[in-house]
Amino acid sequence: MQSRKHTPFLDLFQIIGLKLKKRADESIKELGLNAHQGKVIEYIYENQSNHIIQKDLADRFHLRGASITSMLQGLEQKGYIERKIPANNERQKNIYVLPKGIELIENFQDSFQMVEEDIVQSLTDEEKQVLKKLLGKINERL
Amino acid sequence: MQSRKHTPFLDLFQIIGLKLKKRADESIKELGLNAHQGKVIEYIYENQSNHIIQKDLADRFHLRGASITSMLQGLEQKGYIERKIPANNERQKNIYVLPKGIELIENFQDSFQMVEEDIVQSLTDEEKQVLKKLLGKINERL
DNA sequence: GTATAACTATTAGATTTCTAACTGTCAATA
DNA sequence: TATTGACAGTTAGAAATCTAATAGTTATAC
Repeated sequence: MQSRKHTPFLDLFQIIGLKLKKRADESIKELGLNAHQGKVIEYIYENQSNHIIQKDLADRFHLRGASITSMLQGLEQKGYIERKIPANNERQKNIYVLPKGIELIENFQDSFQMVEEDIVQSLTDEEKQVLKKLLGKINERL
Repeated sequence: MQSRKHTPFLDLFQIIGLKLKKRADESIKELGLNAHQGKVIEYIYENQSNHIIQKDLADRFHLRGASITSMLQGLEQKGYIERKIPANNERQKNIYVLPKGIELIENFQDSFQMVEEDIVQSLTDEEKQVLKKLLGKINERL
């Protein structure tokens, strides 16, 4: 079976992804949410002026609509966000971060920053530039 | 809030990881398992001569022992693997791939190969070398 | 040699995500 | 304008992972 074990990129992305998820989850665990929820609420905050809807989040984070529903119900119950049906389309729900959520974001951004630095700690500035370019290219085409 | 949105590497790895998971899952869905299970059974096959135990898998794939127990119970029930308590240590269980599992591996390796090629389709050979080196370095230190 | 600690795996129950089926709303077309 | 299809979100139930507690085995220390 000569073809075995020829997916080094798939394997590396899988393992690095798992390590990062573990580390990022750990870093904001004390706030009562996981890294994914943190990234979603951060994204909502940055884009709420564009009146994003749940489907936008599903597309951006590669989750199913049902998963977004479930996650946002949780964040809403905890008082971090609110969902409002816009006047012009009753199918949709626009999502906004509440003050309690903004406070939360400020609390975990430093944690994410530390994970970010862990990732590239062993790279030179030039290597960082190259890597960012290559990852960007891969992400675009994938 | 000038510090916002300064985790490009964390974000890129998260998004690329989600895209790859989705694509790899899709590619072997018809075989009745997900990409993660596929990678685990592949790893068992490559390392069974070293008499690996469940804890080795937990370490390699960054999963909890309980998750490995659950996954292997499923693979065992489907007849893909077997678990044997070694004579010298009754706490442990060595894991081996059964013929039905080997057949399975051969079936999904081509699928994984196609995902692998999707990842680097837009890169030159030189860029692939550079990327592999950088990812390897990150993975080592993380 | 016995008591204690460390190790390996399992179970129970919670959380998160998924698929499939569904409701309600809007758009297209005939 | 009435019907049909597309769209956005929700629900119910399944699957995978997690944490915490537990059982049994082996290693360590006194």
